Amino acid sequence: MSGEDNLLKLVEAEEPEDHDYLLQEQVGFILRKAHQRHVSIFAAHIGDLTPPQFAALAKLRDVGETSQNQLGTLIAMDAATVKGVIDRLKARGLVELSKHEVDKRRLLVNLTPEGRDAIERLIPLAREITQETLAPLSAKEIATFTKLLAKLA
Amino acid sequence: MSGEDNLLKLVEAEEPEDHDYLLQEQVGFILRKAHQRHVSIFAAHIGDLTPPQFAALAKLRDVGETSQNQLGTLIAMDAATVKGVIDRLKARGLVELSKHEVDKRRLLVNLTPEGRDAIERLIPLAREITQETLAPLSAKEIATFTKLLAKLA
DNA sequence: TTGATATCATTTGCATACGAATGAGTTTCC
DNA sequence: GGAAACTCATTCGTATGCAAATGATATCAA
Repeated sequence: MSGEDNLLKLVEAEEPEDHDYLLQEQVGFILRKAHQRHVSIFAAHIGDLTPPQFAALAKLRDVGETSQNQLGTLIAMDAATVKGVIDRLKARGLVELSKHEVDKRRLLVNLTPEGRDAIERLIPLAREITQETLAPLSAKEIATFTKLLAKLA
Repeated sequence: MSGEDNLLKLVEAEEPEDHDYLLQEQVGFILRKAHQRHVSIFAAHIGDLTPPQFAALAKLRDVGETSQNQLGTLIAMDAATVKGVIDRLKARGLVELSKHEVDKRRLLVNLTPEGRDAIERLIPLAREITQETLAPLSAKEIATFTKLLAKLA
């Protein structure tokens, strides 16, 4: 069979290196690429806000006023990262900060009216982003994929 | 039916906000968390190299000497990003740079002997990283997930 | 009550990640 | 042959992302 012959030729070709470790097949590498693709789709739909900034606004809409740290926990950002995100949202007038009356360590974050308007306006676009990200999959595949991805996250 | 009554109560409860957009359910958000988890697992196994740095070394092992840009394409990094990664690998003596004789625009990158030793030594650890990342899934689920993830990436 | 411990926030330092602009070299094509 | 278009690399600016160190405040427990 010439097919097998060709296979042998390929395997034995050139250098004696065994490339049985293939970067393109490792979850971490594919995960990074899938994430990149999603961020790119996000940017195409929502140009003036990053995914983390959007996440902060969306979560504040869900839970209302919270401490900066607590918000970070809810959107999976460490303290240093969430600070930068909130600083930039505050500079744009989308969130406002205040000190917790009782626990003086806490910095409370809340949506401004502009922030609330923004997130309500953006949510329909976010639905499109999710759809476009999942567009390569069928409805059944989407259900399966989402379930398995959630297990990994 | 008390089930329906409870449902109505939930829907009508408190504030008139409809939170039918749930951040935690959006692919982008879960993708970001899954990626974070993988990076964390990677760091626990390979502390002195980042996933992008590892990817660069692993790909150089596969393809041998290439231009910096071409390498970037192979590991999904834009020109600006790959430059930083290669700079740091060069500073540590894991790769070496040279000018392309014919096309003077190109900067050729290759593994040094130290770089080759390093990547050969790290590949077994990388296999463990892949395994641990996928540990929450069964063998069948891993096959399904990997296939679907690849479609998205 | 006070001393150890824990939590919240900030800062610094380093490493991706990417858009945009720039400069140098190469290819295309008329 | 030469101008236009393209490619490779670098630089700048901005935005995550995280470890580690620090300071302020709170909580717990002896």
